[in-house]
Amino acid sequence: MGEKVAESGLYGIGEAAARTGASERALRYYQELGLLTPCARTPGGMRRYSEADLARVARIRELQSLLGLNLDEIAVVMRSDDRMSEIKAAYQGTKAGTAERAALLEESLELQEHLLQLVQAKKAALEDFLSDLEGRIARIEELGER
Amino acid sequence: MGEKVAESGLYGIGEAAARTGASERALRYYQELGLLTPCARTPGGMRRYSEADLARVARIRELQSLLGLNLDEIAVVMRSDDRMSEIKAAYQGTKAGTAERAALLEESLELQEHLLQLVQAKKAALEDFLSDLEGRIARIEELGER
DNA sequence: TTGCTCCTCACGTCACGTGAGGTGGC
DNA sequence: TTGCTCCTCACGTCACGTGAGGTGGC
Repeated sequence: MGEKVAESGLYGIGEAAARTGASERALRYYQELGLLTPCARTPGGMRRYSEADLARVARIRELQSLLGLNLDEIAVVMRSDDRMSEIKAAYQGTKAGTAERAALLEESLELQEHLLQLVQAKKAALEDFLSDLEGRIARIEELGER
Repeated sequence: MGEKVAESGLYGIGEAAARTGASERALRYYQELGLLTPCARTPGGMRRYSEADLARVARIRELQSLLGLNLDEIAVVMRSDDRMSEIKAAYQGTKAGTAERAALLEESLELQEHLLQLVQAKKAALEDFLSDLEGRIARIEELGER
């Protein structure tokens, strides 16, 4: 029940939407922007999403809702993530371009550290909001007791 | 320098925008929706914002960026906040409607506790994201060292 | 054949951004 | 009078929401 995986291990857009919390429209829009291309289509033209595609959607949504990035900024982060995967995959392959590789690593590191600054700022702001909120609740409870 | 307060203690829309980080357009839009009415206008029709108005803007922006509420939802929270201020102000006044007052307090308490759930969920998600991010950074640094 | 899911336009919406053209007060 | 800030339309934009009308596979 609620499992439409078939034996291919791939999901239709409806299941992909349900599993990620994104709407079908959102998934099509991400594709339109080149953020997320489903790994396959059926002969009839239907999109098929892999487990890796779903993880990509989850990443997009996190960057959106937790950090407040727009889709252009998210595209930059995703491209950097993809570069890192390439580098890791090519690591035991050809050793060509070690200087380029170092530059890409440096670039990626700076981006991730920029994200780190953002997350920490958000976290601090959230903690301030939280203690303020707890104070509000305490004061309401006081007013209720007398 | 950068201080356009005049002796009235009120701010023009430009200063209000600069101090809150909102755009002038956003301030006018909040007013259009009834979320924030500047406390006064000059005879010439220019908006004047008080310190309390600025605090209101800050509250709107926090509910937006930290909790991801939309402006309709924010209006509900603000109206609840306003009710609380009324109750506090009227507390040493007439004792009329103690039952109503209790109902309002209960309603407000539920809303704030709902916000609390939201904040705590956000905080947990942010902490997960943070540790994931730290892991990514560590792995990039490893790749760089060898 | 009947449902159900999926497809592609295409217009609507929310929260503003961005000029266009004009007024106001030091 | 000259700048600068502010005013009100009003159209544009981003990230989708929401039908309209049609196809596809169990």
